[in-house]
This record gives sequence, C-alpha cells and structure tokens, in this order.
Amino acid sequence: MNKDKSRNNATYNNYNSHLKRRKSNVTIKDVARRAGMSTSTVGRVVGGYGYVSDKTREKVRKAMKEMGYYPNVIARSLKTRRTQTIAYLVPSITNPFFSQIAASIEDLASSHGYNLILCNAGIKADKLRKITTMLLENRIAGLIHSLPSTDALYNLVEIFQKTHIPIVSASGSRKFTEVDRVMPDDVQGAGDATQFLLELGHSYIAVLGVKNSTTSKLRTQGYKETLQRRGYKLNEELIVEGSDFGEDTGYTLMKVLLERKKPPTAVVAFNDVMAVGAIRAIEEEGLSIPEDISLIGFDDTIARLTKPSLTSIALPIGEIGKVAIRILLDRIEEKDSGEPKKILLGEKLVVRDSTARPPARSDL
Amino acid sequence: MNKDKSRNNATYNNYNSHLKRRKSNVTIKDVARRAGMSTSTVGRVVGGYGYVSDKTREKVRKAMKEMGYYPNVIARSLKTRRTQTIAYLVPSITNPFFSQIAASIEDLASSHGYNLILCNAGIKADKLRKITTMLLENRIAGLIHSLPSTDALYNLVEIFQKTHIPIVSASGSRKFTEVDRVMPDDVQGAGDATQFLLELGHSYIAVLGVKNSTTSKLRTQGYKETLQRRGYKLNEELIVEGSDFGEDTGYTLMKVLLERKKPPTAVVAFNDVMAVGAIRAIEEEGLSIPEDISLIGFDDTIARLTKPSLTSIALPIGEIGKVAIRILLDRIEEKDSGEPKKILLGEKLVVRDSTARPPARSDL
DNA sequence: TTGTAAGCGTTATCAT
DNA sequence: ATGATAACGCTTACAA
Repeated sequence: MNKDKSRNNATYNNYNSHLKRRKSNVTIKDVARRAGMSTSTVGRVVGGYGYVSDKTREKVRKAMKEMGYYPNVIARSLKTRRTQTIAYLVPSITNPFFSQIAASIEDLASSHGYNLILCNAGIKADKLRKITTMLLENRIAGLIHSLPSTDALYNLVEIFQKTHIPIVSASGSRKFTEVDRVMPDDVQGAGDATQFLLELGHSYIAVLGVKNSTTSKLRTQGYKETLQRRGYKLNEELIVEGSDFGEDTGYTLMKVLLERKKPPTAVVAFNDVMAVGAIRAIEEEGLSIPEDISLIGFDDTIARLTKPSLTSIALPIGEIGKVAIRILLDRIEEKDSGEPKKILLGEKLVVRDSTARPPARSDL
Repeated sequence: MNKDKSRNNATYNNYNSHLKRRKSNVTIKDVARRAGMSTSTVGRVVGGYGYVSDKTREKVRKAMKEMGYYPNVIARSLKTRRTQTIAYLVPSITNPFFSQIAASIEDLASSHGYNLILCNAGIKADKLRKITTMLLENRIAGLIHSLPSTDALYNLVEIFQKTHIPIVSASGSRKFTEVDRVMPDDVQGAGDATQFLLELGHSYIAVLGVKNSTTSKLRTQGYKETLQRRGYKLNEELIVEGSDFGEDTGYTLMKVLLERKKPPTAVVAFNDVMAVGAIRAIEEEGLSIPEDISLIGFDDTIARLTKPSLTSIALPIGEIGKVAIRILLDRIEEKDSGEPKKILLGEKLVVRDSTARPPARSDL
C-alpha cells in the first residue's frame, strides 16, 4: 500500500517536474513501524549484531522483504566513519595490462564486500590532484595504483599517509617506500630470457631497451647479471636504447644492429610491440626468424599473434592484482600493521616460434 | 598544532592496536570554531551557495586550508539524498571493447563531478544479483551497462525502474524498451561491407556468422538488405553460421565454404577473430588473400595486426560511451524526462590489404 | 549577511 | 531481548 502510494507520487511528479523530486526510500523506521517494534531491534537484524530472538528476526525479515528495504550504506558510513569503497588508479584503463589488474582487483574486492571505484588518472598532474581530492572527500577505505612516480603522486601519497588511508602500488611507482609495493620481477625475467638464449647456444645477444625507463633499466640489469654470472663478458655495444616502447623504435634499433659488421644472433626486445618492429626490420634485410636470428619479446601481450609467433616473457598480471588487493584489505582491516612490504612476483618465459639454436655459420 | 597532536595520537595507536582506531577527520564544525563563526556560514562557502561576504569567505578559506579540511560527501549525500556516483556494468572489463567504453564513460563522468564504480558482472546470475543489491544500498545516481539480456538483468532493470534510477544500455541488451539504449548500427555496418565488395566487382559474397547472436542476426540483415537493394539475388547457402565468435569457428566455417564446387570470391567474417581463423583456412588451401579471395573482418580490433592486414568494420566505441554517459547525466539531472531513446551510431569501413577486385577467372 | 536548529538514516550506548 | 536516544557531518529553512 505504502509502496503503491509512493509510486503514484512519483508518477505524479512527472507532471510537475519543475519541482525537485524527492526519492523517498524505505528506511529502518518504516520497517520498524510495519513490524511493530523499535528501530534498534530492526537495526540489529539488518546489521546482524546483538541479541534478537528468532521470532522477531523472522518478523523483521518479512517486513523488510515486503517493503523492499535496502539499508542505506551512506547513513551507515556516516555513523561508523568508514566506507566499503576502494579505488584503483591507472594511467589508462584501455591498456590491457591495467584492465587485467583491474579485473582481478575488482573480483576479490567485491567478494569481500568492497566497491571498486575506477580512476583514469591519465598523464596530467591536474587530473590526479582532482582525483586525490575526490577520493579524500569520499572517505575511501584504501587505494591501489599503477601510476608512475610524479609530483602529483607524491602529493597524494603524502596526504593519504597523514590520513592513514592505506596505499598499495601495483606495478606502479617504486619510489615511495612508505607504501606497499607489488611488482613483476623484471631482473629475473630478463635473466631467464638471456639464460634461455645462452642455453640454445647463442653468445652474441643484444637487447632493445628504452632510455629513462625504470623497467628497461631493471631488465637490462637482469641481462647483464646473467651474462656475467655465466662467465660471458659484457659488451655494452649490444645494449641499444630508444626513446619509447613503440614499434618504430624497435624497427630502428634493430636496423642499427643489422647494419653492423657483426650483427647479434639473438635479440631480446623489452616489449612485444618493439619486437614487432624488429621483425619488420629483420625481414626487410632478407633474414628469417628464428633461422638467422632468434628474437624474444617481453610482456607476452600480442606475442601469440605475430608471425612468427614470439617467444616472450609473461608478466604475472593476474597475480599482481590479487596480491595487491589482499595486502590492501589486510591493511584496511588492520590484520597487518607491519612495515611496508615490497613483493616481487616471478615472470615466466613462454617459448614459441621465434627462437632456435644459432645458425651454424655463426663463428662467435 | 592540532594536526601534530592527532598525528602523535595515531602513532601512539600503533602501540595499542588492539583498540579500534578512530580516524577523526576535520569537520565543518572544527573549521567554524577556528574561523570564529557558525557552521552554516562555513557550509555556505564550502558549498558555494547563499550570501557570504568576501571577507568571511577569505577567512573561511584560510581556515580550511590550514586545517586540511575535505568536505565529507557521505554526510552531504545523507542530507541531500543523492550521490555523485554512477556505475558501469560489464561482462568482462578485460575485453578491450568494454574497457574503451569504460574509459570514455569515466572521462566525462569525472569531468562532471561523478565517480565511476566499475562492476565486472561476469556471467553468473548470482553475481549480478549481488551487484544489484550493492548498487541499491549505495544509492547510486545512475547506471550504464553493456550486459546481455538475462533474467538477472531483467530483475535489475525492474527494481531500478521502481526506484527511478536511470539506466542506459551501452551496446548491451536491447530488449528492455524502458531504458535508453545506445548501440552500433550493425545493419548499416554489414551493409557497407557488402556494398564495398559489390563495388569491387564481387557478386558471390559469403558471410561467417554465429547462431543465436543478435549482433550476428543484425549484420546478416544488413548484408541481405544491401544485396537485395542492389538487385542481387540472395543465396542462403552463402550464409554460414557457427556456435561462437572464436577463431576455430572461423576456420571451420571457411573450410566448409572452400570445399564447395563454387567457393565465394569474398567473405565477411562477423568478427576479426573469426577472420583470423578464415585466413588460416584459406592459406591452408594454397589460396592467397586478396588475390584469390577478399576477406573483411568486423569490430576492427586486431585487424591491423593480422597478415595480411584486415579490412574491417570499425565500431564507434568511443562514441558509445560518450553518448551513453551524456544521456545518463541528462536523466540524472532531469534535463531530459522524455521517452526512452534508442540511438544507433554509425560503423565505419577501414580498408586495408585483405580486399581487392575478384580474380579474372571468376566467371560469376 | 550571519546564526540557530532540525533533520538525513544509520549505529551505539544506555536503560529497561 | 528490546527500546529510547544521542550522535555521525552535513544542508537548509527560518530567525535574527
């Protein structure tokens, strides 16, 4: 009855929509009146705490269902001073790497009763600052991000630190040691790639990197360490770097290598897209993969689709999201109040058609 | 001073973390006390409404900054009975199609002061039902979804209808005529593909479709209509359908076509992935693209990456999100209270290397 | 132009 | 086991 009445009101409101409409939702009070008891008793069955007799509980349940009652979490949050909302900040949700992390975060978050609010921070500092304010105003319970180190991020971290809102970096900035960080083990990944090529018999291995990229730096480090650990001497000339992770950069760098008197017999590109550029360069020179040159990509994104399909280093994408959200929830629920952690997750070599033993004519 | 004190408290709390910590945020009251005036005056400058003298405004601003005040939108929402939160529901955020829509929704939403909460509804009805409850409890202002028609979605639509929370389907279910729908014009897109092939000189054109798919049905319709409008007779044998949009399905269907006495000279696959399967089948038969057979994909997802690169029908992905969020905001802010709309957005043919005139020996 | 005070729908602390 | 009642932090008549 009540319901019908309110519905009629709403319909009526369409006629005088110049007036602000007031959505009157069913409240605890309404349910209490209907069930013939106090709001606190109803509150107890809704919240599932305190003593309620089975009989009253049933009565309340019935009234709730009949009236279509949905507890107002806003009022609850105001009273309890905490929300069930966490945020995930990315540079670009369009990037499959981030959208996969988002998926695994969302999954665990929602199964623990948390809502995930998604923020595309883009690259402008201003946007991130606005987001920071918005998140603060919304009193979010915690935050995961995959953002690069910037002043705006520093600002965010600082404020959240003060407000005691936990932050986890999921393959984002590694700079702020006050926050938990979970990231792929790039040193190990590049090491594995190098080792795999060494075991195939290659000894003159080049890498296609990117200047000013922490990731590229770590991967280069893994390459160097493995080479040296296995007793090979390091040749700095085999480390070539471009300005970005794009296809054209891969193409150009590969061209440079091929024009040398002694080109490498194997190449590790620090990203699948660069590897695609490298494939183009190699084919243009009339060489074939893997017969003349072995090629390994990184990130295992489009490696399945190239021709030939690319041996690549797969990132533990799903793992990153899962571990990050787990840490965050532990922080929020104060099951963990220890020092900030740094967690490295293993990368995995996926062997496909772009790698083989070096050509026999290789006399190196 | 106050700030320092609270920080010390927090640090101290780490020692007795068995006690529940109480985050005490700065409130309007605190600011008012500091600035030496009433809460309502402060409220007026925070909210930017009513009369405030420039002098007091400045005083308040100063106090706010000094104390690090962030308005509590939860309290505000409780009072005003509305939130600045909208939700976007997808079957899978990992799918680039949806993540691109999500990106454009997020963009406009945030620039209008709304938060986007992202929900991966997956395929289980139970998950969607849980999400429905959660969204209701959170009193979201509106909802966009890209979900297929299911009972659980019907349930959601029905409840939201009752509660007067606007819904927009962004390339999701088209069934519920009570909600606004914005979607790609599949009839036109398939029509354009067909027309393009006809103009190249093809007359024996096949399509690779999928059973029980509305999308496939509409695309088939576009194909048929264009053929008939141009005076070609329809050959039902040239419409082959599989059980899903997968690569293997494309491969199998293409094989079937190639084994016929009179194979088609051109094929439209209703999805790029199926087209990849078709390429494999065609190459296996020793035929080449586009010399022997022209091939068109759909959705323009991986079309750039295939070999040969694929002529494909690009979906107006960004547009879908933008239009959907615009409609939703208009509904929320009651700038639009008209009948539910259905908006079709144009698809665009992107010509690449997989299409050419039919071979000369084609005597059809 | 500013202040007072009554809610918004919960939870939490008392009584009973 | 249940009920009254006071917050939570804000907005908003209404009064001054």
